[in-house]
Amino acid sequence: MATPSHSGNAPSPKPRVRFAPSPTGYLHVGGARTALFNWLFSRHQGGTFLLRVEDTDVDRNRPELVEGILDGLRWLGLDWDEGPYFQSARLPVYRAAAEKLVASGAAYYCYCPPEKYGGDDPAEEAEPEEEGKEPKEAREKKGPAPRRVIRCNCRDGQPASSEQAPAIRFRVPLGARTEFEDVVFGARQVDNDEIEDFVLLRSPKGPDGLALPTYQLGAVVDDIEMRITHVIRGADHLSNTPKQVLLYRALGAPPPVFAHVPLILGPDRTRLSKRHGATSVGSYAEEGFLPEAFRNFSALLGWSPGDDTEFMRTDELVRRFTLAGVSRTNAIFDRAKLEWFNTQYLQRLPVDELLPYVEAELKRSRLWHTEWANTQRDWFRQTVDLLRPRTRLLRDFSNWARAFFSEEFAYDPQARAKFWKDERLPALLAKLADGLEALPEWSHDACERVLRALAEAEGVKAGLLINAARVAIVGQAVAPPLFDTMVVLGKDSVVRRLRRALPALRSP
RNA sequence: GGCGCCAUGGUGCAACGGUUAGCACGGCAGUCUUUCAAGCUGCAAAUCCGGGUUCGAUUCCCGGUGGCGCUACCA
Repeated sequence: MATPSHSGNAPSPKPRVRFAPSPTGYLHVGGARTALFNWLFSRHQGGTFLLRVEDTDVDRNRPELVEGILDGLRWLGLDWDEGPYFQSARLPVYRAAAEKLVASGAAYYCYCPPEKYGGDDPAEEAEPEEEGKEPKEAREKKGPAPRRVIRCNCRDGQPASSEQAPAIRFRVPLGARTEFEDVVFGARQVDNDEIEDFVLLRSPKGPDGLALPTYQLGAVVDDIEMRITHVIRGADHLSNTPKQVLLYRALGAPPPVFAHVPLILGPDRTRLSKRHGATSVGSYAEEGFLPEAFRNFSALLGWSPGDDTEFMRTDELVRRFTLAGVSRTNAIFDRAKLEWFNTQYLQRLPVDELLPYVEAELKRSRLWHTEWANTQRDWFRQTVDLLRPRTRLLRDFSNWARAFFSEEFAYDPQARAKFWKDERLPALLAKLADGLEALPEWSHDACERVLRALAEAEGVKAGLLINAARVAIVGQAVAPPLFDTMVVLGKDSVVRRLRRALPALRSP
């Protein structure tokens, strides 16, 4: 018999990772980026990506938000292989685990009222000497009052005032250290004495006496049961990881690989929140960002492929993503760069990939005509292709480019002010309309010949006519080249629009 | 307050003991032009501070400072 091979030789199983949001808000960009990393990792490794809804906080939980979070993930194209599992449906599992830990001595019942645990800090008790000595802001930044005691008497089997429903706390093994390896942050170790006896199971509330697990218990029990191999999550959980490692041990399960990813901050370097404006991925979808552009952009927040490549379509992201490329530094969310990515995708994507998004945008703004999807598909493609070099967001197709999809549009006041100044214009544009109407064939060059001939005959610069005509035809100063625009709009529409503009042209 | 993490232009990332410290966004200027973008060219802009280690530190160590995180019967 050969000696057992070293475990290093064993083929590593396909990784299983998860994204575990709480339905206490929308899917924000930080959560989305965490989900993206999990997804990229699982796809790169050919593993499994599962979803778990951590909805154990009955007070903050809002079930109606779950669908919005899932929508956000779908919009981003982050498809999951299992779930979503709901922790609220698994409450007995956590209670059983907690009681098992009590039975084994790894946990104990705690009868302390929640607010008393930890005790008060005498230093903080005293009123601040000299009002205003310390700037208010500095005071607020200190956060919650410091805790002095991290052990209570219940730990040693203090007589239970048994009328009170107890919580279950973890009995942190004193006098030892807990170590673990984080793929991103390296080897970590902490003195157990610094870890409080954290709550596993909250004391039952209400007549039904439901005992809810805390995050620590729920996450660990589920990660064990769901055979999670890699926990990829925000670095805000780094400090809590030792507790979970302790839990894994007590539960007799090997800890997974941990990979904590840096946080995403707002422009003011504080954690992203509502204050920073748009922070939900849904708001970016509504604003007209392309999911793939958003994906590309957020993948680069706290990760890099190791070289200077930035524009990476999803397949390339999947191919190049490794945890080794994850950085340890918090990143600031830079909207300007996100917009740049969006313009890149708007311009570089094969047109046909873009059409469904433009269609959705036009439907949203009620400008869509179904013929464009079938009999006039070529026209639609050509128009989108003409427009897209000047678009930054999908919204642009129904905003400034509205006149390409509707006869109802307004003349932009600034465009009028800039290009309709010359008082010869009404007469000139009337002649232009006549000339164009007389054209036997409608083409870019034919239109251009008519306009330039007219300009020469009238002794004006072609630019005068071009710019004025553009405003008359599409209502905007910013638009694609005029003769391409004319071709796409068609002769009837162009002539009609030129003539329709004449009254407005005469009045100031 | 305690414990911890992090630190390259304004922003996102490269350089993982030896480079004129690189790329991109943003900014500025020029160019192109039919408006506006895009594109192209160029410019300004960074190794937080102080000590070590080393022939040599952006890089390794220590201290400081700053930012962030955790310190809940939230997740």
